[in-house]
Amino acid sequence: MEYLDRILLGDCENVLANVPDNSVDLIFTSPPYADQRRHTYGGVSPAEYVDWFLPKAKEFLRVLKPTGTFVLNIKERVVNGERHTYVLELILELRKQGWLWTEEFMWHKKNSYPGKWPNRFRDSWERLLQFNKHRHFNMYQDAVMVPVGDWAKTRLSKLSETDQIRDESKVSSGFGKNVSNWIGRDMVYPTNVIHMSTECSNRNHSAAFPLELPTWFIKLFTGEGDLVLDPFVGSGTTAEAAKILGRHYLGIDSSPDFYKLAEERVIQTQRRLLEKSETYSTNGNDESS
Amino acid sequence: MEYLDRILLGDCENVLANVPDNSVDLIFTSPPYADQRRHTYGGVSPAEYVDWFLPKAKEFLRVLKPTGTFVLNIKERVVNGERHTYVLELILELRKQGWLWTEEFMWHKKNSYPGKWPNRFRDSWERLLQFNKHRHFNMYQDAVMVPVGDWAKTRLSKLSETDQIRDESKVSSGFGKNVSNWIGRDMVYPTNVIHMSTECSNRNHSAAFPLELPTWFIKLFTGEGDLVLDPFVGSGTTAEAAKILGRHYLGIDSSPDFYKLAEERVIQTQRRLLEKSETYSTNGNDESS
DNA sequence: GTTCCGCATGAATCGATAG
DNA sequence: ACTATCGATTCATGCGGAA
Repeated sequence: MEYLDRILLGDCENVLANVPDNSVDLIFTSPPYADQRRHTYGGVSPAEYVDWFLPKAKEFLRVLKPTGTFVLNIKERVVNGERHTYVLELILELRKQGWLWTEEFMWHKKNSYPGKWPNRFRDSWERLLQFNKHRHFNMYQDAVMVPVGDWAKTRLSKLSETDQIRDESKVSSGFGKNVSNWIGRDMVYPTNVIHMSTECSNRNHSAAFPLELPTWFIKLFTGEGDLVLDPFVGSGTTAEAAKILGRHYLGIDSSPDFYKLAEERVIQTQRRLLEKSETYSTNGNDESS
Repeated sequence: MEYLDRILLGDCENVLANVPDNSVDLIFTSPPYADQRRHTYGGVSPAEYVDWFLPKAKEFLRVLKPTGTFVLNIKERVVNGERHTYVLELILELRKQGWLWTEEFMWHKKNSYPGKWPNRFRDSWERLLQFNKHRHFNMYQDAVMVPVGDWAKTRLSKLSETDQIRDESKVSSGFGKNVSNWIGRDMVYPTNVIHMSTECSNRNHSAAFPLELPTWFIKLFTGEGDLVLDPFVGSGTTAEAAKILGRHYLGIDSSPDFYKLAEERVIQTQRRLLEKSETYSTNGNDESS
C-alpha cells in the first residue's frame, strides 16, 4: 500500500483517487481558510469556498471507513463587518452530500492575538466540526480523559519535592489531605470545549494549530495502527501527531513548500522516535516499540 | 410610555405591535429551544423552528434602534445522533430578513455537569449570536474589561513590599521597569469567549442562564437609561440584570407561570435596590441613585 | 541550579489612504 | 465607486539569558 506513511504533493481531490474506498479511519484537517493564506495557497474567496470544498469532501466520504470520522477545523472570517456564512453553508451542503453532522467541538485559543476593534473583540475560538458516515462510529473516550479541573491540574503540576514531603508530614492540614485525594483518581471525561494555546514559538515550522490538537482527536477516534488522513497537511502537524501515536498517516498538500516542510518534519519525528526507543529499549515500556 | 419597566404576558409577536419603531437599544434573549416533544411547554419542533421564529424576528428588527444590537442565546439540540441544523438555517434566514450577523460569541459553561454518552461528550458551550441593523452600532467595550490573565495576576500578587521598593530604587533594572508597566493597567479587553458557570443554586427560580450573562451584554451594548428587551423573558433574569444596571427593561413571556415569576422577581429586585440606596444615601455614591 | 524577567510572535481586523 | 495596501492595535506563551 504505497499511500501509507507518506506525504504526497498535489490537490487532494486528485491524489485521493489512488486511495481505495473505506480505507481511512480518521480525516483531521484544517483547510486554508477563505482568502487567508494567499501567498502559499491559491486563496479561495469566501463566495467560492463551498464550491471549492465540496468535490474534495466527496472524495473524503469515499475513502473514509464507515466507522471513521472526519474532523474539520475551520473558522469563518469577517467580511464587511459581518461573519461570513460560508461555514454554515458548507455544513448544510456536506449533509446533502451524505455526511452526518455529529458534533461541533470548540477550540478555545487561550493565547489569542491581542487587540480589539471599534465594533469587535478579539476572536479566540475556532470550530472543530465532526462529521460521520454513520451514527455508529469508533470513539475511544477513555483515551482522552483529563485531570480533574484546572485547579487540581495547576496544583498538582506545582507540587515540588518539598510540597510532596509536606503532604506526607502534615496529614492533618487541609492541603495535604486534599492533594492525596486527587492522586490516583484524578481523571475525568472532557467536554466538547478544548482549551489549547496556539503554538507561537516553534522555531522551524509555524503550524496553524498545536500538536496537541490532532493528538487529542487521533486518540479519541482511532486505535494504534489505524490510518489518519490530512488532505491539507500544511507543515505536517497532523502527520507528526499520528506518527508519535503509532498510527499510519497520509498527508497531502498542493504547495511544494509545505510538501517539503511536512516531509522533513515526519523524517525528523521518525528519527527522534527511533533514538528514544533505543534509549529506553532496555525497560521495554516505550510507546513506540 | 406604558411598555417601560414592565413584564407583559403574551406572544412577543403580538405584544410588540404596541412598541414603536426604533425604540429598543438591546434585545437579549434565550428563546425556548426546539423540542421534539411538541406538547410540553410551548414546544416547537426543530423542523418548524425557523418558521416559528422569523415573524418574531421581524418585529425585533422593527423595534430595535439603528444603533441597537440583538443577542440571541441558542444551541441546537441533538436529533437522531446529529446536531440539528435549525440554528444555521435561522442565521441564514435572519440575514435575508435584513439582519447583519456581526459576531458569534461563545459561552463556555465552566461547571457543566459531568458525564458522557457512548458517542458524545458533555456539551459545555452555547452560542451567543450577535445581530445588528447596521455596521455601526453602540458598543461600550471599556465597560466589560477584565483583570489580566493568571500570569500577570500571579506575578503582581507576588509583589512583596521589598519588590516595590526595589522597583523604585533600581530604576535602571529591567525588572523594575516592567512591573511599573503593569501597575495601574491591570484591566484588559476580553475576547469573544465568555467563561461563566451556570447557576446551580438559585432558590426560587431556575434560570436558563446566569445573571452575569445578560449583565455582560447589557454593559457592552447599552448605557444607563437605555431600554433592554427580552421577548422570551422566562424567569426574568434579563429584566433583573437591566434593573440592577439602571437600564429600562421590557420583558415578555407567553407562559402565565413565567410571567408571574418574572414580575415577582423584578419587584423583589426593585425592593432590594431601594433598601440599598437608603442604606448608602448619606455618602451619595450609590449607583442606583 | 533555580527562579525570574525580557523578548519575539501568533489563521486578525478596521479605517484611512492610495491607485 | 470600487479594490488594494498599510499602520495601529497590545495579550498569552515559552524560550533563553540574567540574577
